[in-house]
Amino acid sequence: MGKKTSITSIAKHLGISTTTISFVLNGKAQEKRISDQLVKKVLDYVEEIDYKPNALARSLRTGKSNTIALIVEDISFPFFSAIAKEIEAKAYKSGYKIIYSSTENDTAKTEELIEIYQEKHVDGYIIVPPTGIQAKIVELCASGKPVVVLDRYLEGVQTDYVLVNNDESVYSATKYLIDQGYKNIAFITLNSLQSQMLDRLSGYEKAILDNNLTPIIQKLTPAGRLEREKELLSFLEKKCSSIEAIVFSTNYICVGGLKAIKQLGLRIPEDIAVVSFDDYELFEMYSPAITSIAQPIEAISENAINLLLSRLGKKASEVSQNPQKIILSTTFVPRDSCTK
Amino acid sequence: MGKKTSITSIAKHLGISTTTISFVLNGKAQEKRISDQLVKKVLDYVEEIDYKPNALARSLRTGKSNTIALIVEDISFPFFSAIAKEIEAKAYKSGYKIIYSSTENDTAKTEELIEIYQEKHVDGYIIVPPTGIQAKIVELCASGKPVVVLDRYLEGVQTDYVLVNNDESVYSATKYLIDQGYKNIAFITLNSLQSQMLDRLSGYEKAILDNNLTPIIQKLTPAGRLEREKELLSFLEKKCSSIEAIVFSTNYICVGGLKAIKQLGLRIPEDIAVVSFDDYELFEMYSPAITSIAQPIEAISENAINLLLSRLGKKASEVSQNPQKIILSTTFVPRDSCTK
DNA sequence: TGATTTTGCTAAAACGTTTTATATAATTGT
DNA sequence: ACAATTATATAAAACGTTTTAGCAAAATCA
Repeated sequence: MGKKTSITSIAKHLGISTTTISFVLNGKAQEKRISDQLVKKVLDYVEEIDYKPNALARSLRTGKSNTIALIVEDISFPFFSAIAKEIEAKAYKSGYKIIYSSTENDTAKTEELIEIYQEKHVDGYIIVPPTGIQAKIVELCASGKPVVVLDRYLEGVQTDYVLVNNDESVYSATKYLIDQGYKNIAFITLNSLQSQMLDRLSGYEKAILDNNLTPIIQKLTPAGRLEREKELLSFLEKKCSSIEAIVFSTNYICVGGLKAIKQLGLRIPEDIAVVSFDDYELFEMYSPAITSIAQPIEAISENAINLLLSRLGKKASEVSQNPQKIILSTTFVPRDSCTK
Repeated sequence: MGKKTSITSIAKHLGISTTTISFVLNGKAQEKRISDQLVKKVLDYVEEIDYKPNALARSLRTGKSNTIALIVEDISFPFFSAIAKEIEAKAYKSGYKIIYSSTENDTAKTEELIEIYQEKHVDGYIIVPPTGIQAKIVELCASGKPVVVLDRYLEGVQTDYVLVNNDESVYSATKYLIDQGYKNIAFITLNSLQSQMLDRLSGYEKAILDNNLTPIIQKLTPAGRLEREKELLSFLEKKCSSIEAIVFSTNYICVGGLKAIKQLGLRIPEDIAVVSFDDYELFEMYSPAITSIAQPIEAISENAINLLLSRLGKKASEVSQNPQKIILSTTFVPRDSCTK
């Protein structure tokens, strides 16, 4: 009751050295030739007093914290929370804990977060980066800790990536609409420089131009849901008569679009067809069900954590060697929202 | 480049003691009467080499890790990820980081998680407990770290709670259906001993009995979404002719129910009315929109983290004093799924 | 038997901080 | 001018591990 249990107090009580205890507890008894009886003595006592080593002290000494930082845009977005769950589960099995935060695409906040994680000597990073964070990430990579970037590509940052083929996905979804006979197809996205958004846009543009159609592009203000929904409503109000179909660059914009469409009394797909990037349970259940481009959440998570874990096993010098760029395929999920 | 920067290397370089540097860096220069020029010298150099203190060493010495453990049922559930976001944001402002995990209602896994967090010397806990974890939580509380329990009540565990008035909420929602003229009202829940589920059930039962109606209760297998949906379908198939309305004990069961209702070709609310506990974006957008009992996510999160932060400021002896039981009210959100 | 190797264990340094107790110099009071 | 106080800075212990280097006893070898 008096003194806290520690390897030192155990050593004192058993009349042996801390070294021995440490060896036993770390499974090095064999290797270090600790006699079986002493091993038993230690293990029995440790069991008896229910001793738990102090992970902080261990981390300080070893330089490993067994913690991975997960930095996403917003943990409350289904896409990210689903990834968070998968990653946590896999990390847990390898003895790693996850410490997370939401950037809300705020670069300054993200930089600060990274600094805090560095101070905590986190072993590795899985990051969904906001724009403008390149320099900080380069610096982070240089620190020797493995970094896996998710969802977005950062020009000039040499590290592991797990991405999806955004442009191709949107190209073929747009092509699908064209093949269905739609001609006036709009693309609604965020006014953002994030690579995944640009790629989706460019996929749309290519498909439109390849088929001699006219692009109709609307870029919404990124911050503020209410503001976005207002913009959406006024855009649709003005353009709905001339637009036959819409491709939304992400699911939450699509949700706003659906609200606007309902409010304006438009019918899907008769008045307007709809496709969304990033699937969502809502889309499956909606009437009519909304066609979408589903991201392989499990594969993304699995690749990210596997990549990180494999780097974690390596020497610091090999951590940044041969960076991988894994590009996964999406799944087009045709539903009722765009059948002529 | 050679040696890592540490307070010691700085001390050596500046020809002063580590004590001084520590005082300066911790804002104790005034209190400890470090001369202004020396303070400047330290700060300038620290800035120059961009020194970051080692949080592990600090935590080891101080016993504070500035980390809070968030243990929820499943971080990918919208309810929990929304809470996670709020909690993280507030904790961040107070200098705390969040380390999370999903229990999946697995008691053994949860016990193990708690042990790992104890080893990491986490400063406090916010827990959504699975059943059977009482003893472990009592033990955890006894360790002197503050513990806030969320969403569920644990008999015999003296600690802070943040809950909602489950029984009253379901009572009045059921009463609402009765007032609308519905008589054969079913309650579909999980076969679970979790307090929030039991309370919701008892709210339903009270309302039914108070109005001289006959309870119709269906308990589904907790684990396995597919299995649950199959059970739901077969239940509805058998009973749909005799049931006029259903109250679902939680949103994901309701989603399963909606699928089954659709599959059976039943109309809402004409053939069957629906109310769900726990609101969901899908419910607002569904056709018809689904009436629900919305939990005050922000208030839950805020109360939980505030409670924890206030305890964190206190001495270990006061941590468990005067435990709070905060019971928040839900909001009934009437929509089109139950208007006769 | 004496030299060598193997076995079994440990002393002590190191990880990078914070904090207590204390030393010295400068200032003030009388 | 001497004591008492205040200002400034530091030495050293402590937090609880891991790990390197090494010691003594026992076993093996020649």
